[in-house]
Amino acid sequence: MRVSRAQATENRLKVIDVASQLFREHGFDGIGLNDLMKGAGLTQGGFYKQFESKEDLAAKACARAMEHASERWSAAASAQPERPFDALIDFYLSPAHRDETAKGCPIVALGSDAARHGADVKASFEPGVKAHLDVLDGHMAVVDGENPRAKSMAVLATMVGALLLSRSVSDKTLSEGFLEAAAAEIRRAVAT
Amino acid sequence: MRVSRAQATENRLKVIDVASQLFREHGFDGIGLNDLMKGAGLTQGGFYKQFESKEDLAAKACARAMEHASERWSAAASAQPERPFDALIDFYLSPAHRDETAKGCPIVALGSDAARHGADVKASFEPGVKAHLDVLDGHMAVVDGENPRAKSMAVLATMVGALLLSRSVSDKTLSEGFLEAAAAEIRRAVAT
DNA sequence: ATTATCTATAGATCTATAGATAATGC
DNA sequence: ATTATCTATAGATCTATAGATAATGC
Repeated sequence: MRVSRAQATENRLKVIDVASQLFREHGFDGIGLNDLMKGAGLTQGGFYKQFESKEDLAAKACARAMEHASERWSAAASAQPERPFDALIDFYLSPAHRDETAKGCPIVALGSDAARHGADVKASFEPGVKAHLDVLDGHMAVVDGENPRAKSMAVLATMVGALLLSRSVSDKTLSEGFLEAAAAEIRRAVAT
Repeated sequence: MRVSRAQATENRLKVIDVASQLFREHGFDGIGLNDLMKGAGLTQGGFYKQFESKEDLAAKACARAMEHASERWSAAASAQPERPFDALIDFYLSPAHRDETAKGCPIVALGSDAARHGADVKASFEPGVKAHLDVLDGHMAVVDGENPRAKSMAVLATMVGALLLSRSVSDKTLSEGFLEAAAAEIRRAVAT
């Protein structure tokens, strides 16, 4: 039954990884410890030897989801250094992203859950949000030596809102309309 | 124990109203039937004589929240017909709105929950979203005879995203930064 | 007589804990 | 000997149902 220390560490990471996906898919209150542990190939009994509480796992899973998201966001922008916003738009405001909640943006999937939950979860959210903004800042054209942060915040808000809206309606035309309208507006906003 | 038919109808509406607030505050899975009925001054046992299931109440509560929100949204814009966007910004992108989840925008509070839930909930969401867009359309300056709908979608996305982001971080400066940045960007976007 | 609401409860599921089991690591 | 994971279970809570109670409405 006991496994090597290296395997134990790997298992712990697996639980966090699986939880980061299942929480995004079902919400913090929409999935239980039994299913979370089963998803990692373990049984429920071991949970409290690995984590302090479900809330503790929520915070760690949230942080992990955010790290992944920030990396993906940064990579997308860097992949096309001459058209970073087009690259971000293509990946973030796509029907594929809309349809893949479990692996998609945690801000949209868990934002309102995070707002309701404790300080730990929120604290694990914040660095990821800032990392997203830093990437935008780095690609924003600077006019009049002005700080680009405000513009970055508006761009991120537009993207996040469009994805949330596109997921919350069933009319496909309306759903894709939000993605396309946001894309057009962002292109206009960041044009030099 | 039995009450008049008028009172019974009122009680049923009270349950829906209370649920529309408690769901926004705690999420669909964050509050049980016991607390929902208690919030309306009733006991849990009567629930299934009033509603088919918890999901049924979720759909009805969602629809109710959306009706209220659309009315408030429309009223804000109409109150200042010469500066409708300033009026919408003042009310929607305010710290007061951010701090009042239970009575605030259901798109932000329940959007990701709605995305996860059944067709009934989504169907109750959609008309409200469209009503929000219609109000924006009506106040949008028409350029080149172009359809204003795309611009309305982008404006709504920016507002929704900014409120969601402002609720999901604990840093107050960052939180209000999202509200202000979105306000500035929207003013720029709708300027003729 | 009808019916709106109540009390009581079934059965499932949820978080959390206790202690057994068996493989690692000294 | 230590410890990572397992089985088993406690106790709370959740959705849903059954049947009692008492006031309305015919």
